[in-house]
Amino acid sequence: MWLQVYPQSEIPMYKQIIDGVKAAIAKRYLRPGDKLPTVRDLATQLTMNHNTVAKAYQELEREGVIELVRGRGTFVAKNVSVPHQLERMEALRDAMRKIIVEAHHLNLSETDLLDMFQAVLSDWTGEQAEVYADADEPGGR
Amino acid sequence: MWLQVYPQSEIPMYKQIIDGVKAAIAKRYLRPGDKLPTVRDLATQLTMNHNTVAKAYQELEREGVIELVRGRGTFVAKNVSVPHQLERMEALRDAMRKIIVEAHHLNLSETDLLDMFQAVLSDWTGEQAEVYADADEPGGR
Amino acid sequence: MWLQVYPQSEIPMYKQIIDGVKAAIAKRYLRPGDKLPTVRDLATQLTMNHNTVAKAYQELEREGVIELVRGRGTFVAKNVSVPHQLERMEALRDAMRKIIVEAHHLNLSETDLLDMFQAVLSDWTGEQAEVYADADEPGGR
Amino acid sequence: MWLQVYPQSEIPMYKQIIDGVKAAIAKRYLRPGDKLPTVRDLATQLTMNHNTVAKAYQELEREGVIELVRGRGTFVAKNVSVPHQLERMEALRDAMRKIIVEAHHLNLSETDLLDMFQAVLSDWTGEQAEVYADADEPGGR
DNA sequence: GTGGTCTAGACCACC
DNA sequence: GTGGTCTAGACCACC
Repeated sequence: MWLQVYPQSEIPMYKQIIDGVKAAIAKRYLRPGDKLPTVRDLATQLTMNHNTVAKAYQELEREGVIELVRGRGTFVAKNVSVPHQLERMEALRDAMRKIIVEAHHLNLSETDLLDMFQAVLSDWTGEQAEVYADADEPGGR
Repeated sequence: MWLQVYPQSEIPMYKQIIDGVKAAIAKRYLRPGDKLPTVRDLATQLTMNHNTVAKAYQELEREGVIELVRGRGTFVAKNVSVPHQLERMEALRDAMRKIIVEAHHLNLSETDLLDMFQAVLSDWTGEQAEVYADADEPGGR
Repeated sequence: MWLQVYPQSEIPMYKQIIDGVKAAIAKRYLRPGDKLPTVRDLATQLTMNHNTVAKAYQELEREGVIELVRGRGTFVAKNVSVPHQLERMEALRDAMRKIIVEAHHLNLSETDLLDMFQAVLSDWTGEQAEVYADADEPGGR
Repeated sequence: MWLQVYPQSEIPMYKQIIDGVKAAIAKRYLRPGDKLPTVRDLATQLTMNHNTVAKAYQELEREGVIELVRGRGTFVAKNVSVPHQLERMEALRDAMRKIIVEAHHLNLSETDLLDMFQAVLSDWTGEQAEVYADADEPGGR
């Protein structure tokens, strides 16, 4: 399953779904135009209520990540116009500042932190490459 | 005031205090051994309930960032050991992964992202240097 | 094609058809007595289920906009009487009130709003005039 | 009660709440900084489930109309920065076009339509003036 | 006391 | 079959 949700986490389940779908798209496991599971199927797979999945899907649609088509299903959005681009860039910087502060408290030097970030990034890119290869190879996925 | 709290933010106020204190320490505005305002003073300054400040201080102590000394007050810890080092490193990596996913959805390339991170980091280091200078100059702060 | 339908819109497709047919009549692209495409033809052109088109046609007939003649086809009504005149006038006023409230939230003054309404109205009348001219010219569709 | 909701309407109740709150603000019955009823109080008053009110309030907050302050309550927003200004202006024009088409089908002339719009607008402004007077007079409201 | 999340289950509009 | 809305009621975090 490409989506893991932990009910006992302090992050609400519907937010975990949002993050998980975004991550799956970023890793190209889901691609523009792909069909997502129906609200009720995903709810069954994750053993949760369908309202929780619906809430996540509605938020994802509001953010322009997916499209809900009445009576047909849910699809990864094709148009990549990004709403609230500027706010989101600023939020990204904010998240980076929090990381920097935490790194300081863990006694990491600037170099340590940059190395760590690059390591996480190339791990991530590596995983993404695998998925990409899987999906492209003959008979893949 | 070195600490700003926004009641209408979606981030709980006690967490804003925690983040703010950590940032102040990381920027060396507060240094090991410095005395923090009392719970009630800080609550008055921030116009909030003292229970909220108390909760933040308790959490900061639990993380080893500050020390509550009965009858004397609250002080920035002289950091000997960092508790939960491994969990916190993993949480740091997790936060980085979230940033990477969000950067992808904003159509940033890997290079863009690395540049951005370095820019935020050197801005931050710049600010820190200023504070450091301020604090060192005679009659500083 | 004089009728555009967006499946991913939040407005149901059958309502988009209703609105589109009404707009085409108001703009005199379709005139009293004109034949409309059959349910199945229109469904094919718009790549949708014929039940959806049928539902739109039934509603349009109920409103007295078109006439279904068994075995002959569907025609734009030669409007003799408008059913539900009073309810529809009241619904019109309601729609106007919603516009007024939204205009307020967009910080538009009364004058701005009236100007905007007049501008939209004369744009619309302008388009209508063009269609009218097209339809009248020799060989004109 | 300044807010009426009709359960049997085809408009979902949570949307009726959204429209009602916006109308109350536009009519200055509710003013920036005013406290709204709590989620649960309003639900009781309207004899509906608190989740329905919560959904409406969350949407209103997302639109920047109100502010939800944790543990304290819900308030009419003070900052009037309007998000999605351009889209909302375009949606307004769209709503106007629908009105124009419907007016045509009701055999209203352009002049009739403009008169009607102005009449609705001045009625509305009249009501607003009354509320305004009520709220300002000594011991008012 | 305040809003937020979630479930189990119902009913509905649309395709 | 698809998503959307709503209820009754539980539990939770925050202030």
